[in-house]
Amino acid sequence: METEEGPARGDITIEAVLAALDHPLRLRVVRTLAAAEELNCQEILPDITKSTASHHWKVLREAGVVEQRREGRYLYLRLRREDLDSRFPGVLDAVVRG
Amino acid sequence: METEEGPARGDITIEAVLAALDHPLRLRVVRTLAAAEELNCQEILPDITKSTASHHWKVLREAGVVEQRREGRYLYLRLRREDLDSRFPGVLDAVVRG
DNA sequence: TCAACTGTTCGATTTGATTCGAACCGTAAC
DNA sequence: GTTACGGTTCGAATCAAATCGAACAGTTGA
Repeated sequence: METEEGPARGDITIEAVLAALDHPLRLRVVRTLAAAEELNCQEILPDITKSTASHHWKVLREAGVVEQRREGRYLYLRLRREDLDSRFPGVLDAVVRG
Repeated sequence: METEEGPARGDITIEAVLAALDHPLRLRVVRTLAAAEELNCQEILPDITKSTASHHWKVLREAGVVEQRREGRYLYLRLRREDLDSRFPGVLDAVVRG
């Protein structure tokens, strides 16, 4: 049931993470998820066009920042907190804290 | 003698730091500086055009990632390691380690 | 089956960053 | 003085990312 399309923990690169986080919308996604564990796509970026939002999910997924779980027609996103913390300790906290 | 044109420690934002680090050349600068304390501009990016290099110094400076010291006509760059570590612990280490 | 809903993909446009050469400024050496 | 050097600034060109609408695929419920 885990629709895991992103890199394995060991394959997450700091370059991809930095690139993923260097965008206001994606930063907002990460901060929203950090406060809420797991959320549906539309709950995260309700004001953003579907295609644009989908583009950002992809960037975050491929960078290894988020993982997704599909439940029917809904998609739930969740931070890969453990993976990120173990691989780049402090980075996620710094980003969320601001 | 400190030609400090960047933000004060408390004014360094994670957004600016992420944007500064999201570039291959600037990442290379940070990693080079991390291994060498203080370096002249041309020692860091000898193969890059002056104007391009200068552009990247500016981005790194304004983000608060590096500080500079002018000695005659030479400019020496140095990581603001203490400032970054105190403000965003773990981030610089993660970036340098890769 | 059919309509409604969630999210993806495609293609085109727009936007912003990067890049470079040329001119420039300040310093150093002669 | 002048010439050489290190770095900045300016403007234009280039290139990559973001954005959007439209068409699409899969799921749900009537």
